[in-house]
Amino acid sequence: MARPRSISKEDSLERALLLFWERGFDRTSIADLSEAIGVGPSSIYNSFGSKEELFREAIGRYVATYADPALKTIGMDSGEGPVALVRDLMNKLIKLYTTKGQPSGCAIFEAGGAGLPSTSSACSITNEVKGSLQGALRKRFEAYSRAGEELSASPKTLALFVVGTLRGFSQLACDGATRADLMKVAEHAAQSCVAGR
Amino acid sequence: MARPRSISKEDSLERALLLFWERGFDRTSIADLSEAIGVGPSSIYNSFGSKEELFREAIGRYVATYADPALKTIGMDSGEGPVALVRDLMNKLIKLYTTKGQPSGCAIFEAGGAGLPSTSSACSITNEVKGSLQGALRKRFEAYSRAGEELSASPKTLALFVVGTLRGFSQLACDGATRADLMKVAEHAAQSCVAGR
DNA sequence: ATCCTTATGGAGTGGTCGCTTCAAAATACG
DNA sequence: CGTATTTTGAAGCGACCACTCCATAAGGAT
Repeated sequence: MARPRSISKEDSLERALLLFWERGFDRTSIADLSEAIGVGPSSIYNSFGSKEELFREAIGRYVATYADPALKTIGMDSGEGPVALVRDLMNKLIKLYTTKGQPSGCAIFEAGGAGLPSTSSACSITNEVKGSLQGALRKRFEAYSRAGEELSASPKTLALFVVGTLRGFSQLACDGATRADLMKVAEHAAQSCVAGR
Repeated sequence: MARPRSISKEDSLERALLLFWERGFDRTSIADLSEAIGVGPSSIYNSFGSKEELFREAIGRYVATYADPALKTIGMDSGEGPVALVRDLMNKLIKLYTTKGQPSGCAIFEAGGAGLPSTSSACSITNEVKGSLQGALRKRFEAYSRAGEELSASPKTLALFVVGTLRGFSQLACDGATRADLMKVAEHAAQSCVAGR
């Protein structure tokens, strides 16, 4: 019983996400967002309350829509061992980071990288995702270790290694590294996770 | 036969570098720099011409003063093989990235990360350093390969792997990873560079 | 058709941005 | 001392920042 929105919240978030992903939080202005979404600043503030909250919800959409298919591979035991799991995870994310027609790199790693007040909710969501990624990897490596796999380092170290490598991939993708080159590096990194060979 | 500067150019660059390193190019304003250096904006522009040129020279100082000791290890053949070389390089840079009393992470990777117009001279200097790092690593791996070392991947792939890992280290350091944890990851990454084992 | 609720566009808030202008100040040289 | 040369501080430039106010538009409910 009121005037309807001129654009759905989901569509607004998708357009906002693409801008944040491409240019980062700092370098994306309300005017930019207003133009991309197709509504005035007042509508943005009416819908989301603040730039930070809009960012937070856009990142939520990124996780749910873009990243989750890749991240799910950590939770599912493919039964093919740690090398296959790490390779699969890395290749899926590399594809995400290097798909043409959308921004390069990882929206979480790059968009919030600098420019978010560490006290803000917008910063906390990116840290949550980073932390849960590392935690999930560690648990998976621990499970592999219990299952008798001979890992080449402790589960904690390997989890940090994989997260660090993925962050490197994101940055390299932003600098123009090709998908093929990154996948070769991923194969090497995956192989390195088990002992012997 | 003119009025002397109130602060030397080197001291100005050092103070500017610390700000850029800590907060990045975008989030460091002329007013911040003016206060840190202790002179007015007009003096900054009189000395350096633009914010970008000041950044460029500050990064030059970073390379010469902070990063070069570590990067030199790539050029010198220690005679102890690729694992020792990669470990040495990584450990030296991890130390740089995690030294208390100075900003975390790598000034080149983080400060220019976002916010530099890709046409600017300030952007080109960081790309130069990144490119020369990768090129030097590749040449070193090629030399090892020619010398009979059995590498676990092509020199090109290994060079990209090491650069990517280092960029990951920088980001992890910015997020608070400890020096000890990163060094464990570095040991793993170094070991992975040769075949067998 | 009237009322109620919500979204909208446009104008405008104070603040900060990179950068400039300019007269005064500080030195070396005659 | 005077003069040439360069740096300095202070004030200010237009542009953009995140954000707000408000009258109006656009619907459903009655």
